[in-house]
Amino acid sequence: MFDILQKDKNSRARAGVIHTSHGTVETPSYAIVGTHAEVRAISPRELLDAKTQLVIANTYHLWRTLGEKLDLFEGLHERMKLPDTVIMTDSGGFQVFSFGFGREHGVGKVLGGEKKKASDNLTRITEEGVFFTNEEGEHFLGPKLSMEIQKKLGADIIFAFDECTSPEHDYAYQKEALGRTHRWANVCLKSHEIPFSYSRELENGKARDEQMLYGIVQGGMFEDLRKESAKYIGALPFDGFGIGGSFGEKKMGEVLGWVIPYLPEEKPRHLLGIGKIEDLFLGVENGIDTFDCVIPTREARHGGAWTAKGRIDLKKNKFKDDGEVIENGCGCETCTAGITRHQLREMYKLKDLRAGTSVTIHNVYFFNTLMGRIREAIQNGNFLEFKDRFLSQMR
RNA sequence: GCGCAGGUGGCAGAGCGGUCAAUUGCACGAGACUGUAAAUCUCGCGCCUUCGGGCUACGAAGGUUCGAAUCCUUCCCUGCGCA
Repeated sequence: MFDILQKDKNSRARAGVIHTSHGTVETPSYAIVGTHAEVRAISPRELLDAKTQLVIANTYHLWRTLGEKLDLFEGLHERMKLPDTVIMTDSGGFQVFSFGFGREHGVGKVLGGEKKKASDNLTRITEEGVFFTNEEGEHFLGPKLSMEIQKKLGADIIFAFDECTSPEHDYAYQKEALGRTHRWANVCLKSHEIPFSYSRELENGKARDEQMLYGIVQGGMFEDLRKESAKYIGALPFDGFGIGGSFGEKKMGEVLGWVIPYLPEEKPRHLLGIGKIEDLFLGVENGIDTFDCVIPTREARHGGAWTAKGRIDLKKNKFKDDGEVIENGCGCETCTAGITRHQLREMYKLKDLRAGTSVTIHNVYFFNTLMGRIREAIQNGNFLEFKDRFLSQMR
């Protein structure tokens, strides 16, 4: 269930609350990524101390890892030791891209970065779903199975299985893939209505926990396809909506502008896989309620720490004698403990995993706190001023 | 003192007549990272360059050869063994 508390007068931004069986999320909010049912490098305690309200795990990876054990899975809240935290699962639709055309085209979902070397496409996409190839052979994941797995995983918010496309796909392909994603959306909805058959819960005689199902809008960077998709998906009885697929670095705002007006105002909207600071402001301004992105956690392990002035790379020589904490005045455990930049640099150099832990704690806190300030600004009616002020202080 | 094994770019360690400014790893430096095959990956790493190339280099000095890090001689140094 989603309540909107405040709408911004000068933009599409809104502040709200998502209620689930395992707690609430204040929106706008940032989902911290815990692909394999754990947020890398930090403990559940540290995750919560860093003000996390929302976490996202991954259907494809858990399915591959758990295998047979999926039927005995205790549920994500128990597994992740987060009984009162809202958890999402991505459907596996992103892996269609990351194992498929993402490799073949050597690109990420946001066009504009560095291109990698092209490699083998490990997917084969059919009308019913997708064949993924790995060392063990070929395995099939489609909308129906994704829904079944997500029910067993037991997240509060689950996503329809979609085909995430590459930013390099042309119009014809995007259109073709969009048709599939739309047909799969219906399969997902239908599957979601079927009574939950998770044996453990039936034995206990408990009603299954509510799962909100989000549909996903695709369409690449093409205006008519994006609008068509938003119209189509937006009209289906989903509990919320994800906006997925490929973006141009400079086109994200434009794409959101095409899509959002067709999505029901009263339902929550999630921007899939997006999470740089500028993108968060852009998303919120255009009416996005939740985000998820690996940036805070992945970059922390690679040396990147976020501050109000932007990202700093703690591995760099210039921090060799820097006795400051990552960010002065920051309330995260790492900064309040007084761990300095040069100490962190030293830890990275020594491959001491505590560097990644310390900086993950900081980054997660940073992004969660930023979302808190955005919510506050919306509530106070000065979101756009806050946005301008915040972005102008970044280098 | 004798015998043996060695001395290669910041380090370790390949190469053993031309395709060697020299494999590789580490260290170092720069850059990536947006629904996590990522605690990962890419690039650079003698000096100079108009990016074609030029110069100085494999302990030192001589020599053989069209050509030497690679072969020979002497010297210096290191490790191990024997005295």
